Amino acid sequence: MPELPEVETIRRTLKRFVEQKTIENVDVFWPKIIKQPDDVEMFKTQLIGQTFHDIKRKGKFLLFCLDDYVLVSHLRMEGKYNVWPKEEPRQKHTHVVFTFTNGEELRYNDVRKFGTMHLFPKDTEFDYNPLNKLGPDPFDASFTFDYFYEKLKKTTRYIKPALLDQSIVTGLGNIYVDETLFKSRIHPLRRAHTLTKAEVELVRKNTIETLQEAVNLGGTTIRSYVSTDGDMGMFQQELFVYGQTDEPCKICHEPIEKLKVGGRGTHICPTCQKK
DNA sequence: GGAGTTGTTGTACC
DNA sequence: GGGTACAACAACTC
Repeated sequence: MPELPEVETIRRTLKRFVEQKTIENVDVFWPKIIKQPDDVEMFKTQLIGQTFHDIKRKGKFLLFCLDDYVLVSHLRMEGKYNVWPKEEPRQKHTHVVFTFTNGEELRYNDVRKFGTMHLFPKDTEFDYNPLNKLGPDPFDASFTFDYFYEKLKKTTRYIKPALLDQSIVTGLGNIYVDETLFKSRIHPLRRAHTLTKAEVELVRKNTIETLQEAVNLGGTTIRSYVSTDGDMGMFQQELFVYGQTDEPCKICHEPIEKLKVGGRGTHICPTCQKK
């Protein structure tokens, strides 16, 4: 379940494998993954002959930078990339294959097929869905206290769904929202606009800090999720609340509770996070 | 067979 | 009409 730290880990790993590689052919076995352009044949035509120059990231999106196009990729639940020699048998859930002129292939695998790809002419990618409505990346300088406070001040929603809203800040998913709120000792059912300035700054600081620690550890490995080169992320050892239901809180030893907030499973320590 | 998973879309409501 | 809440949806595993 890649959130920002997992996507960043994938970006760093994958970059080395694709840079300066030229696409000779593209195979799409599950066309629904390709959202832009409408026509999958057009998608292939535009990509063939293009060379990878960089991989960037915004929130949970990977941006593959080519000569004339940018491929915007969201992994959703279980999307994975890997690079193999083309002789290597493809996996059962390989849905998109970019064959390089050097005989290797970049493969997109996705058991649930929830992932999406959008191809845009270079420098137009931020003008369209899905990137045009995104808020700042938490590591971006524009994720300031003033910005964040204003955004939270004018929403009456609970703080948890507000943090999951990618138009406020982009990159947080269920794991890191629960961890950030725990770290900030704020209950997920607090209304966003009731947070004090000090609390907003605390949440902002802890958002950045939690994500940075997770990036440093290569992300979180849960269930079968393994990053591009097979390395396991290690952040799961640092989790205080996510997936820790009934386990003693690492701070106060009270059992961690699970509740539902905005339709999402939510983990809290009832003692550390008072309403 | 229902819950869970992400983010988008549609609908209802105030 | 904007903000909010909720359900449905994509597809699959457990």
